[in-house]
Amino acid sequence: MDHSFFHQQLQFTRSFKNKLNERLAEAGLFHSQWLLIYCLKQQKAATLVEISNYLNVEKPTITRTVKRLEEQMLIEKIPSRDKRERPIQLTEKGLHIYEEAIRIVNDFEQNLMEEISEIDQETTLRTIKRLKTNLMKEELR
Amino acid sequence: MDHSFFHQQLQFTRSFKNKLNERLAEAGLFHSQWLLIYCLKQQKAATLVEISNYLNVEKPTITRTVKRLEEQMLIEKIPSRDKRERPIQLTEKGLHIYEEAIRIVNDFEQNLMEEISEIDQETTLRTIKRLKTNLMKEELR
DNA sequence: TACAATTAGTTACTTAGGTAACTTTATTCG
DNA sequence: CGAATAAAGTTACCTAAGTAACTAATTGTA
Repeated sequence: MDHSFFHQQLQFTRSFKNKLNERLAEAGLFHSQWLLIYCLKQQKAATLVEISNYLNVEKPTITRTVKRLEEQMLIEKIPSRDKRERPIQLTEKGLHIYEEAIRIVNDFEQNLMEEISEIDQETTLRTIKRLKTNLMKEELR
Repeated sequence: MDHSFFHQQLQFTRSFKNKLNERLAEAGLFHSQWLLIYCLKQQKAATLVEISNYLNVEKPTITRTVKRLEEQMLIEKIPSRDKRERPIQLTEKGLHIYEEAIRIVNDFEQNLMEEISEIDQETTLRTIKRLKTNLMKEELR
């Protein structure tokens, strides 16, 4: 059995995050913070659980990231009828940083995709998604 | 621009590591420890720097993992002419755990690959490798 | 040969993610 | 209605990986 497939996969994502972190430093963000900001931009406002589901990351991780973004005044709490949940949204400053970061990320990802054909991109994406569903099955064994 | 490609990629590797960790718990290993044991099995013996290069992981990370594997008596130091370096190798116990773990990992990876064609696997691996080289170029910008 | 530069490894500190156990608030149902 | 259950967040603690700065040993070189 050849393990290089998954090994390459893991190595790539590790490097990807590192390099993107370097770029995002310009906007004062880490990759994980960017993901949360991106998520809020798509959804306008969201609770921690909604974000957790969207990003597929556990709640405590979201709690920590939210705390930091709040300290940087990039997000703010909004009132809620249900006192258990604490919905948040981007502040003006947060929206501004989003605009800065989206340019960095788009540029970064476009450069990475250089000279990789549409077809290969599609095949790869389809394969990854298939691997993900196979992982879910794995859960039940 | 569609960000889902890289997003899917990151989510997959995160889930992959989590699930594999669950499986490897049976052998008393974490994924990172498994990687190091696998590396030592391929190379017989190696220094931290050699392992670091092989796995493409920074030295301090290797130091920590080595320390834990030593505590579990799965690896041992061997003498070296150069007093700076500390080559290590698998112990008998380590070799035994390797045999147990390789079965778990092979089974896990095979199940994941279920119903994914050879051609798609090849295309995906080629694309990932291409993305990695594009990342390296990115370094120099 | 003596001193500068390099190399191997470690330590301290950071972000990122996970699980388990907890509190507080809502909801369900006997 | 009131007790049990469920849901949203948080806290504490774990592994993993990174950078920066350090020590000790070895090489290179003036």
